Amino acid sequence: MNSDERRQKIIDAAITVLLDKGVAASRMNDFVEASGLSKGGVYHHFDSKEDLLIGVLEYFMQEFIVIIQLEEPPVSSAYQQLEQLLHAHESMMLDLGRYTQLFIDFLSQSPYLPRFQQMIRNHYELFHSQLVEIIQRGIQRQEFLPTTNPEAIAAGLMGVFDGVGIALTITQNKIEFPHYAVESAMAMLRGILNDEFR
Amino acid sequence: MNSDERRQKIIDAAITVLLDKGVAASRMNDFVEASGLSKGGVYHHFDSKEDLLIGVLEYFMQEFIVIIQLEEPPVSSAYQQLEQLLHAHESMMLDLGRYTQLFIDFLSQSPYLPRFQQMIRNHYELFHSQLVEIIQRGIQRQEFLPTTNPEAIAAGLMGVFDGVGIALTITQNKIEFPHYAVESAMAMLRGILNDEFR
Amino acid sequence: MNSDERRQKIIDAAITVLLDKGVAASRMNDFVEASGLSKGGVYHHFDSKEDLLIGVLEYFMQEFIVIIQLEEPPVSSAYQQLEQLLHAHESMMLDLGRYTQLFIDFLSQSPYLPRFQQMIRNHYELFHSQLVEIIQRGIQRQEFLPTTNPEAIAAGLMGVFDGVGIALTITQNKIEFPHYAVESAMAMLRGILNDEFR
Amino acid sequence: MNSDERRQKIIDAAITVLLDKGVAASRMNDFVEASGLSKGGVYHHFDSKEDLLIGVLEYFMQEFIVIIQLEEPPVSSAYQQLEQLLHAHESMMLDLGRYTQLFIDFLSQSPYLPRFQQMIRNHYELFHSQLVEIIQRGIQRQEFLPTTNPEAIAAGLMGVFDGVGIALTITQNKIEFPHYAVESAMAMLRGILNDEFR
DNA sequence: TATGAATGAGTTTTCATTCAT
DNA sequence: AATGAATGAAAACTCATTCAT
Repeated sequence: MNSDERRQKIIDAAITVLLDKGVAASRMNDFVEASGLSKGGVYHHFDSKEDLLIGVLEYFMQEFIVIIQLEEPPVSSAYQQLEQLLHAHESMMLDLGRYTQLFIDFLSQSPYLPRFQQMIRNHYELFHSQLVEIIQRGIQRQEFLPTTNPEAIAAGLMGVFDGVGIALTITQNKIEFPHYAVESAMAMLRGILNDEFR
Repeated sequence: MNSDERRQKIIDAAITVLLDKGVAASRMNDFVEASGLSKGGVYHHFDSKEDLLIGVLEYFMQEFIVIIQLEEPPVSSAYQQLEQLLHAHESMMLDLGRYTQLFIDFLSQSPYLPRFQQMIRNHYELFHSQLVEIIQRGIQRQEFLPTTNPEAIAAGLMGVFDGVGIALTITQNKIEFPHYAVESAMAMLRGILNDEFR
Repeated sequence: MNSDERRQKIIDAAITVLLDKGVAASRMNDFVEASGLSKGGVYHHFDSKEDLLIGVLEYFMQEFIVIIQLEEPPVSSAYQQLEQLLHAHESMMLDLGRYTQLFIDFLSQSPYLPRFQQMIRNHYELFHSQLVEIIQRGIQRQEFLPTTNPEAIAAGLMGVFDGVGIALTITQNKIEFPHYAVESAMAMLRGILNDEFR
Repeated sequence: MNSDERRQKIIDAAITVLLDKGVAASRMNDFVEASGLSKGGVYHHFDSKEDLLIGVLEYFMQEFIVIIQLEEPPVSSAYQQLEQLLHAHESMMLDLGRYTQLFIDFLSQSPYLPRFQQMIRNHYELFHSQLVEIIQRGIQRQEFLPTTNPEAIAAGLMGVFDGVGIALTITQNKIEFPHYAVESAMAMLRGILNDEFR
């Protein structure tokens, strides 16, 4: 097993620990045990605990980005493009549903870990600006009402998914919630549709 | 100062610490110093750090509940009632905006602290069921489309606020976001309005 | 309730705590709670925790002494006198069996609490010298073998009771043990009897 | 130094502390200092103070068992076998005399520490049943009176040693006491001897 | 590369005692 | 006499990190 593979093994092991105990309660020892390596072994691959967590976060973001970017190039209709994006997001939630808690955890830690902060902010702003762009195109194409505030709707769409992700960690009604996110996001989109498109 | 007053003083002091450092980075010592009491003094009122955090959370929820319940009795229009609720929620976000990170922190800890979990779950479910009820009334009054899924829209409305709250901790565009939450929530409501009410 | 009565109430309450938790694990708070008074109330009657424990110990010793001294004046036969003493001791064990653990506890603490040490030593030596005297009388009266070492047998008789008391706290066969103590102590006495008295 | 050796070194160091200060007054810090390691170093080998104390107790019992089991296989005479056992016990008391207080301490803690309780109980019952067996053999061989209660005498013999051990911690007459234990235990045995064997 | 014993500053918690009321 | 909030030194334990092997 080469160094990169070993690194990934450690990250995988760390994720199982993080899912089980949460970021705040996970100890370096837990990662070490789960990895099957020794303490020194893990430290050989990651200089510190924060480094390992960054590794996990990077792996997540990259997985997430892959999913989002699997989308085909802009279709003509902004509405349809958004609809596709939302469904892609739903699939991801269903696949990675267990990971929502982890996202929240990282988020919660981020104000005190500048490197987290920056990564998450970049990621958020990238996604937000993509959505803004699509919505603006929809307004130009007169699919959406001219009074639409693209920034607000973009924030709202992202919020629905993040917020429902949170709800997912609170209630036990796990199965329905990803679909609720799409359903209410779709309602939001209908709410900005020009009458002729309804 | 009687015991209840002292308890509240300690909670108040703890909140200033938590807002400054976050849950994960706050030490019992910090709470002690902020309270102006001695270590034993704080422990006299709270059996453990977790106990104090529960106290803070309880205080939050109760403050929050008060705000929600200040709402006047159901007006005839479900749409208008929801609109009022959303605006109340926005005000709260503006007032308590500094507390959002703290909410997220608590949320993040909740899966591993059963007492948190239960409190937050109760709170979530109470709010969710109130929203469902109003939406159902709207459907009966034919304000809302008969195809509307009240559970989904309720989850979506809550999600928008929670999700935008999260965004608030990520980006620096703090001022606009609470309004974005209302704006996109209103779009969602318009998306379920019967045509004759638009 | 006058001061002495209150003092005794506190001691009684302390005993129930000590029996439940043991000396080492009993806290001043436990005594306070059990007493029904406040912290200051207890401290008004006892200057310190050690003082209260001394109070308990004094009460015990005095109870114990009373039992021992209930014995009638020396009968002619040393053997019979010892037999009576042993039976009295057995009754006490049956009555105060639950207290054996407490004795051991105090004993265990005694090397580090000079005042305990002295009280227990005095008590032990008093009892030991009484036994030595009786045994010596038995030797003079030729009831006991002239080779008998009174010091050793006195230590042995006391040891049987203390040792069986210990066993009582270890095993669960609680009922038989006090009788075992008498039975084996009687065997010891028979072992020093002159043949003509057997 | 491997892990087992280090563990034993820590136990040895702890014993010197315990002998000096007693169980109740010994602090983890004392064990740490005596061990020459750091706090974390000791905790690496023992999960808690209780764990370390259990380690000490285990070591004791095992040392003790070794001594008992050094005995040669049953000689024909039950009386002589018991006599040998008592003398072995006496030697142990002389060798380990300093440890008696420690035994009492452990005993004193045992009702509140289930793991202690169980170890001590097992040990007691093992020793007791061995004695019962030998005494029963003596009855069958008509060395001992047929009216002898083996359970009682076994409890008595053990009691003498435990009880005299206690006395040892109370008085200062340290040198004589182990011999007193044998002497009075021998008297007890003579007390159950059949006349023809006296 | 890998091991795992060891470090030690930092953290939570305890608890006998005091003292203003 | 009695209250109980408050003290603060001391206790147990944690855990990211280092380093000799």
